[in-house]
Order: sequence, then C-alpha cells, then structure tokens
Amino acid sequence: MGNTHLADSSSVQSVDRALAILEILAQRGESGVTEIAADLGVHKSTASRLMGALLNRGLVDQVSDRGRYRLGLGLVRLAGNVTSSLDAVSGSRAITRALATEVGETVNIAVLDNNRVLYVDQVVGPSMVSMRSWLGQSVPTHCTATGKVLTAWLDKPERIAARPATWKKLAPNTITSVDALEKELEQVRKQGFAVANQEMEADFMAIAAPIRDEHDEVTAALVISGPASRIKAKDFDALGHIVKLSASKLSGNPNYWRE
Amino acid sequence: MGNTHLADSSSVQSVDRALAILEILAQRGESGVTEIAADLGVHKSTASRLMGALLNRGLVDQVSDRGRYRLGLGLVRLAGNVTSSLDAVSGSRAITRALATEVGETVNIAVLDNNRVLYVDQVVGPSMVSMRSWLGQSVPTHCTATGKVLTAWLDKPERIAARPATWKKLAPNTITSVDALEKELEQVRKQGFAVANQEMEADFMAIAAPIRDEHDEVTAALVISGPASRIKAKDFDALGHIVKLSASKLSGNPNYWRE
DNA sequence: CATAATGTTGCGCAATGGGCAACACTCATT
DNA sequence: AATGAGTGTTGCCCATTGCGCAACATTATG
Repeated sequence: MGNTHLADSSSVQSVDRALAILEILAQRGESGVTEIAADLGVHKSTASRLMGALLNRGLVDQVSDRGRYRLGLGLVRLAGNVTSSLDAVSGSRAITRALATEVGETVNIAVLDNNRVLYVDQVVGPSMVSMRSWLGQSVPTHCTATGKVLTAWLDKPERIAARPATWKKLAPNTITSVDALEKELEQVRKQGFAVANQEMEADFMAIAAPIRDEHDEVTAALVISGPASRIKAKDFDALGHIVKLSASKLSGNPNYWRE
Repeated sequence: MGNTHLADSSSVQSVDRALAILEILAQRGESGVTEIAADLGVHKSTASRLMGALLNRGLVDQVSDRGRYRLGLGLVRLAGNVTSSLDAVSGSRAITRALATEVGETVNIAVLDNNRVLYVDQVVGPSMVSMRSWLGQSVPTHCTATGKVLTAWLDKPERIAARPATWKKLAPNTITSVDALEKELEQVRKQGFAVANQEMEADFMAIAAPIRDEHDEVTAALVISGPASRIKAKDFDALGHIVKLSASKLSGNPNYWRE
C-alpha cells in the first residue's frame, strides 16, 4: 500500500494537514485543538477549522460538546467498506473460517505496510479466553510470524527497508539483532512458514504462511494465533503445514490485498 | 456520531471535497478521476490533486499504476485504532465472546448513525456456515433488530428522523409502512428486545437488545444473528432474554459508543 | 496511422485558507 | 465574589495556495 506520507507529489496542502490530524489522533488517542496546532505548526484557528471539516464528515468525534477530539466511527464505516469488498473479491472468508474452526484459534490475514504489518481480516477462534482484536492493528515485522513471512522472500534492499526502527525487546524471545533475524528468515524460507514464540508479547504464539499471487510473489500472510498454553512447540510443525495448506488455497490469484 | 455532512460551519472547502471523495468511493467501489470530478463539480485536475493527497496518506489506493482509485488500507489501520480503543475502554469483548459461545451465533454491537445502523464490533460464532462480516457495515433501521432497538425508545421526532429514506421490500417480511413499524417498536419497548425475522435478507434472523448508559439512554445495540435454520420462532423469547442479560452487563456506564 | 478518453502537471489568477484578534467558556486561585 | 489562565470558536482581511486552463503522456480502439 502507499506510504504513510510521500513527498508531496500532486497534493493539496490543506487536505494533507487535515489527514495528518487523523494520524496524530491515531497516536494520541485524543487531543485538543491547541496541541494539534502545535504538532502541525499552524495557528490554533487553522487547526480548529481543519478539525471542523473532519468532524462534519464523521472522521473525528468530539469527546464532549466542546473540547477534545478523537477518531470517529465514520472511519469504521469506511474501513468496513474496504474489508467487505476484499471478502467479496477474494472469497477468503470461507477459508479463514474453516481454518479457525480446524485449529480452534484466531485467524488473520495481514499485509506489509512499509516496515510494519497491518492486519486486514480476522476470524476469532472459538476459544473462550478473551483475545484482543488484531483487525486494523499495525505491528513491527521482526517479532511477528506475519512480519517474518511478509519479509522472508523480499530482495535484500527491501528486506532491509522492512526492518524495525528500533530493536526493542518486547517479550522473552524478541529477536534483537540483524544476524538473528536473517537466520530466522532463512529458516522461514526453508520451512515455508514462520513461528513467533512469545516474541511480541509474553505468552502469545503465532504461526503464519505466505499467500502468493499468480506470479508467486508474497502478497499477504495468513496467521493463526493464541496463547502459549494452547499452541505448543510439539505442534508447530503440524500447525505450520495446516496454515500453509490454507494459505495455498488463497494463493495463485491477482493481489487482492494491494501493497 | 456526527452527521455525514453538516452545513459547512467552521470547515475548509478543499478538505471537505477530499473527504467527499472517500464517500463517493465507498458507494462506487472504484472510480476514475474524471468521474469523481463530475460528481464534485470541479475540474479533473482538481480532483486529481485531491486524490493525490488521499493517496499519499494511504486513504485511497490506485487499482493500477495509473488509473482508477478505490478506498485504501490506511482506513483499516485508522479504524482498527478506533475499535481497539473501544474494546479497551468498554471491556465489551469478554461479554460478546461469552455470548457468541453461549448461543453459537455471531454477535455484534451497533450504533445509530443518522437514519442508519453502523456495526462497530463483531465476534463470529463457532458455526461452520460462512456468514458475512458486519463490522463497519451500514444498514437501514426499519428492517434490522439493531435498528429497532436503537430507535424504539427515541422521542417521536427523532424516531421519525431515523426512518428509512425508502420503504423498499428487501426480504419476505420487510416492514414497509409507518404504522407497522410503530406497532413493532411498541412491541420492542414492551419486550425489551427486538427480532428481525427475514426482514433485511431472506433466511437471515437477528435478535437484539439495548445497551444503556448511566442515565438509561440507549447508546448501542447488542445483537446475535444467524440463519433461519438455526434461529427458530420457538426460541425467540429465550434468546431475547439471554441477549438482554448480556446487554445489561454492558449497560450503566458512560456512552463509549458516542453518537 | 488518427482519434478518443483518461490521468498528470506547469502556469498564473483570484478564491479561499489561514493568521490576527476578539470572544465565549471553563476551571482554579485568591 | 473577582481575576487570571487556558482552551476552543469565529469574524475579518490579506496573501498564499487551490483550482481551472491547457498542454502533455498514456492507453485503447478503429
């Protein structure tokens, strides 16, 4: 998909500023007009007017009658349009649901978004334990099974560009060096699937396989995830093959997931 | 939530035009610059530049290198931010998951969005039959259990404003008159839950109950849905009470779902 | 080949975006 | 109670930039 903010080829400054507000609110959660104005480097009256335009279209909501702002449900409506058209075109939902039922865990489809992974589809498994929603989440590449699958087959320069900005240790097994990551990606290419074993969050496991287009390019990742108490080392191989099989059913078609 | 497009109080014209493009693409699926320009009443060079700003921020994608445009995955990322912050604040996920497991069907939370219903959360039930995703979908109020619950307790003028633009018969049992709808909403108020029995789609059933804030105002609807082969008339009452119980667990708090 | 249709981009004018300043409102302090 | 600080909104007016014209590039068709 497009970069978060390219050089301003063929753009409109005021529109770009308004869309920058959305990014700021995505990071901040909620914010006041004066704070946003400082972030944008504009006067607060300008920030207020730009915010007004976003408010009028439901892309932001006011936290109270007069005051702080946050991202609005209008975005959910628009994003629902994106994901349902993906479902309609790719026919992926039947396959992901079958996989979720077969392995009993949550299933996602994810794409590469610059040097991050974006989760664009989700089927929650039937397990009773409350798991967070990954849909629409953006995570680093190096500590996720999806990130490994999405980067393992990239050429070297692209693979370098997809590395994380920081090698922060997020969980007990987080990979924190280039050498270790390259060795892991070699293993992914050999196995045809990736495992993230408590690398992004303690107690959180994931196994992912690549979805490929008609030219055999990796376009998305199919992943199952759950707690370490249910996904054990002795099962990685069998589960990896099951995920690969489902991913292959999603493969061979034009790139629906557009990056 | 905010209206789709208010009178332009405190707004910026070019930003509003760019956001109008998002709405057009949501309706159209994909579109060329010239078509969008005609819709907006601007020159195609203007439409191209507005589109460029949306493209730079990932809110639209190009279908090919040079040509048609559609809504982009950047919207999924932003919407994911909205829904995960709703989960975090409301703690609704545990309750909706438990309900999905208990009744074996898909569970959603929905809000009133002008005279439409917007689905803002979803847990898919463990059933094997492939069901569509409701998350982010916008549907009419009169033929959905959620729409009935969200409008039943409104004052008369607001209830009138929430009626559908057209009374098109969408399925075998679609309500197609004001009198029939008012009678149905009276029944909903009496029962405390709503049933949609093949009213929006043939073979599709739903049962919904209201989620209320600390002032007992209805702020969202909790709904279970599935095919008519699994949700039968003899079970409406029992299921209605189960959904009411779960909705009451989500009630009594400030309005997380913001309308 | 020519033509039609589409999307992109340089240029320059004037419409509107944006800063200034005033206002409205809330909250905290004395 | 009054005052001050901080915030968001809005009228006014100037100058920046949005936008239409026109040229160009690309693709598809006959």
